[in-house]
Amino acid sequence: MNDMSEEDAFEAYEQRPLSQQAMGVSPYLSDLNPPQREAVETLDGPVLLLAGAGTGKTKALTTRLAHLIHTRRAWPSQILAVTFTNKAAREMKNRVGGLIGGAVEGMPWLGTFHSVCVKILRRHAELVELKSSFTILDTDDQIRLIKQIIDVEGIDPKRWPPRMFASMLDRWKNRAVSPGKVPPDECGFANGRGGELYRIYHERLRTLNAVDFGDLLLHVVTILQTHPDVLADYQQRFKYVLVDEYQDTNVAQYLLLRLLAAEHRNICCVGDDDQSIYGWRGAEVENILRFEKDFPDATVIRLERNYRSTPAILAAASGLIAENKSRLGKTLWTEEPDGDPVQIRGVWDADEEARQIGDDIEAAQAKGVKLSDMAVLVRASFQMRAFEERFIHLGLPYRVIGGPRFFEREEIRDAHAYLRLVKSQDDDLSFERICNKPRRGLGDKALQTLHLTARGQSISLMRAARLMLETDELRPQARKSLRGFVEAVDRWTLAAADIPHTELAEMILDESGYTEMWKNDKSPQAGSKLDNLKELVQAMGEFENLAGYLDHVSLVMELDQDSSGDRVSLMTLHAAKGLEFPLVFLPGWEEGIFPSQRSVDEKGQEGLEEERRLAYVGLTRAMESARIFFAANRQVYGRWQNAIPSRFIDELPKQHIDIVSEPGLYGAPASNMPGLSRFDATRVEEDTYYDNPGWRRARAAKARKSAPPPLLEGKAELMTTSAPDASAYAVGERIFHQKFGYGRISAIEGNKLAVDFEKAGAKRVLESFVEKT
DNA sequence: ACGTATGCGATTTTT
DNA sequence: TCGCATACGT
Repeated sequence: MNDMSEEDAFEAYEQRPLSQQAMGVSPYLSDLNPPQREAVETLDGPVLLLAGAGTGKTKALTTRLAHLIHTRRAWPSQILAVTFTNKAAREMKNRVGGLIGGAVEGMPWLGTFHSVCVKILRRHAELVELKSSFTILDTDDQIRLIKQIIDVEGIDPKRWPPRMFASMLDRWKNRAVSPGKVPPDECGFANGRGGELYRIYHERLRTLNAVDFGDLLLHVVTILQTHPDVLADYQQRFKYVLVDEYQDTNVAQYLLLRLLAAEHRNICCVGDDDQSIYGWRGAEVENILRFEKDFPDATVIRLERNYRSTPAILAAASGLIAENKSRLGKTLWTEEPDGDPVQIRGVWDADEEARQIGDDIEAAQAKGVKLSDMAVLVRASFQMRAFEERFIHLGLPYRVIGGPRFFEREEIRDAHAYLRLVKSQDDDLSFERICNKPRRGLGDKALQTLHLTARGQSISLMRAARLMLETDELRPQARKSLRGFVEAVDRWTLAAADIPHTELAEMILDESGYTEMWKNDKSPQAGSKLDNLKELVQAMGEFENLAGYLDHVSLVMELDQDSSGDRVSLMTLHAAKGLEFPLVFLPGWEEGIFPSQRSVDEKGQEGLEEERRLAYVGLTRAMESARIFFAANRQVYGRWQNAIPSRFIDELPKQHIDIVSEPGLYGAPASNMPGLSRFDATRVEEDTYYDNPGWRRARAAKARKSAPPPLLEGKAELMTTSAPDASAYAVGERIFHQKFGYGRISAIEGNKLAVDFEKAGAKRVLESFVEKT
């Protein structure tokens, strides 16, 4: 880490450019509005800052930090500033740095909840029976560990899935429930063995000298609760505490904050109850209410002036969120001119939705709007496919935000397992993961024997392996390859002391045969896996040493996304929180999709309100224009279903929305039909469909691709599948596909091509998705 | 040890 | 419906 001592930090600060020093006492205060300024200047005592969407929250927050340092209320190292994501922490670091000129490097306690806790836990690990070198397990490791335990305990994994237990663990840890303290009525797992399994799991982690994500918080809370001296030390250290996205905190995080801030009581929590969308992850909006109870003298400041969106968008969003019962209440306002109403558009189905949005994007682009100024925000990732297909078809550059992450890929995790095993040979989970990958003839049987010995003597698998080399319990074949493996690990361990860690990684990947394994693999993904391994070595190069790198990847699961190029963004509503775009598309506003059926089923009114907040988040991402779509038909689990427009559409204030549909699509123009947004495909007479040019067009366009939605049966002549026109391509021809790259056509069937792609292997793709090279 | 059969489930996701 | 994960057979 780039810790700087306090002295260094201040030196850097004093040596900041003269231009900044010359600007007067607090130049940064001048461009704040009154409540923002209050948020910055109310430094003493508890502060609850309710910051609506787009109200300059980050600005207030970073300025507050800068002000604390600038006025010398606190040394940078006396400020605790926590965020939820690495991205937010990074942004805060940069912005504070911009304000005070680099001294922020000396803010050692600005980071995510988890990174701050790792830091504390490494210092006091022994207080919870860990060594300070503990490793951090990610979800995947955690599941594998639980599987093992369930197996050993003789529990049927079909009736009691490991994932289910993992989520129970999660819920307990979010609430700071430690192993001995599980309420009896929550022990239902495996016929009442839930609490017992928690204890076993916890014990297993301790012997592995490992923690899971939840433990990072829970252990620190435990330490602070049971060691008054340690607690006092941190309480005195942190003169000021600042929390971002406070509405997302869970109970454990709340307890942690309350403990740490108890001495100076200078705690500032920033949040927005209307943007609380992570309840399913343990976040408790109630923490906002509890704050006012725990700190009755808290100053409550509201940021309500919005600098992002037009009045029309704000009005629509405000009208919607006003339907929620449980909220503190805020009224966003703006001085911007009115702007276009929020557009609502009904379409035939998801393909038509994608087609229209694609067309809209192209039209906007033609008018000079940058692609990077547009975003499509979906409720769930399965909705993305239609858009990706459409964008590829149109040749529209797009970027998916979120999605599968680099460090979670199989090959990367395998490489990490090798590295971790070399760093700490007793890392059983890593041993197990890669001891037979690539295949070395160490099958289930050999591993079972190792496990038996290891468990019997309470030693690690690696140590057990060494013992087995001296006995004849293993078959000669297995023993030979085990010897080879153990010797290789020893060799790498030795080498680790002499050579740079990147070279070590290359050496391991090479000598273990891991790279070779993927080179010999002819599956489509093998190529990209090899690429990823190269990228991994490159990423390692950015770190001082192996330990630093491994620690980083365990907490920062993402690689900085390539933000180059002008592209449309495609992401879930959750991923969109905190972002803004001039033009925002909101597809799939249908009952069951949004609000999601499952949320409503599982959490009732509360779930519905969270969905509504999600809709609010979506709308408030838009700066100039928001367009909501809903489809009359949607394929759910392969079946066509009629869809009803989302209740959220009804809840939008009529004077700020504009219902647009293809001419004649729904008969009369929207303005003549009060309550039109409630129209529902099932109520429209069939005749309307057949006689309606709009529908016919939509239908003809989609006829090529898939089975017809309901209500169209009996009109087969319009639904001829893949017209047998001669293909524009020939077998053997080289083509290009946006998603799969270059390839050669091996067969043609109607409008589908079988292609051998150079990178992605054999695939069947639609002719319309490829282009000649 | 590797391939096929079969069944199940299917939101949101950070660390 | 489709993709996956586990289970069984060669």
